[in-house]
Amino acid sequence: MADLNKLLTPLFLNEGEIRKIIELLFFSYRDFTEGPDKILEKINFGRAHHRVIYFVGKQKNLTIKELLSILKITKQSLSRVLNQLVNEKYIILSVGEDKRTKKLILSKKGQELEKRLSEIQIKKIRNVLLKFNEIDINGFKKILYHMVDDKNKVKFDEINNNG
Amino acid sequence: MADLNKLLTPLFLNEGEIRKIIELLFFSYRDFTEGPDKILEKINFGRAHHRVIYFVGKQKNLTIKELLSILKITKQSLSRVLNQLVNEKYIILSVGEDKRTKKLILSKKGQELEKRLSEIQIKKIRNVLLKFNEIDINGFKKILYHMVDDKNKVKFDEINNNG
DNA sequence: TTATTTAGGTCAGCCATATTGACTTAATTA
DNA sequence: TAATTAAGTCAATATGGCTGACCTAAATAA
Repeated sequence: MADLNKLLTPLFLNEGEIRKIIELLFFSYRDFTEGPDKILEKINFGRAHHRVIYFVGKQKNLTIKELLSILKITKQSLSRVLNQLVNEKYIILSVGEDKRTKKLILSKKGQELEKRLSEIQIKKIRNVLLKFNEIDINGFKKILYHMVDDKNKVKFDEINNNG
Repeated sequence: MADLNKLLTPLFLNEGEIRKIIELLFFSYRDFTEGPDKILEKINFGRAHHRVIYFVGKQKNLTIKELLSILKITKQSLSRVLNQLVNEKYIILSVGEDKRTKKLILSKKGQELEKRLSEIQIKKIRNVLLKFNEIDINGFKKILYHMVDDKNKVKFDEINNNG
């Protein structure tokens, strides 16, 4: 059984090769978040704050509900992080047209922090991609997209106006 | 300045495209860890336990020191997780040739859990890769590898005998 | 041979990020 | 008017990290 499976599996799909990908995902994700994490630590913030700042910066006038649906955490979890960001004036709240909702936008201070954090990751990715041709990059992007669950592909398309 | 930069940046390297990759990394990594996390929760373990089980399973007779150098956490952090795994007989400790060191191996129980957890991730990746050709897959693997910091590339090569 | 370094262990306390459950208020919609 | 929705809050709990201090035993260097 095991041997038959090995015979039928193309080399690039065998367990050993896939385990390498598992490890690369672990190592690369850890290295990917390291830069912003260090900056955040200095101002007593964490990765959760970066996520909030990132998506609020991306989508102006995001509501709490929409933000929760992207982050997929409970509102109690979001609450602490968001309150800190609002109290320290990185994020400004205003009432939406539907007066039950609130709109979130980055202040100037928030935009500056967002830029500082994301720039590290953008540069890191750009430096990597510069070493490769468009064929490789397309393979990377396509496969990464398909690694996302269907429900979250929809969410990704939504926030990138690919819907 | 900004305009000049945009003119000089190929379309696939512009900020918007790179931000999509940032988001895909976030979404895909979250979905990637979700399956094992659910199983681990039932037995009161977490992702940290999976990591330990994974690397102990990968590298027979791993020492504590080597494990720490892969995980890059403090020994105090590892301690709780590892003690639980040893107490509940997923991992067996033995004294190394250098009697200061300890060798870690998975018990049968540990191997079974490791398989159950990793199989989810392996299947997920295999199902994705099956939709793509070798050119795309190579692009994906190469770029993922380059996303890892140099020091950790060495670590990756070490544990995969590419050194 | 003694001194130092290394591998591993442990105690205590702290912080960040997440969870569940219960409950409230105000606004909108059926 | 009743039900639903968006947002907020209080409390308790779990996980996974961290720092600092300190210990033992074994190996290695001076």
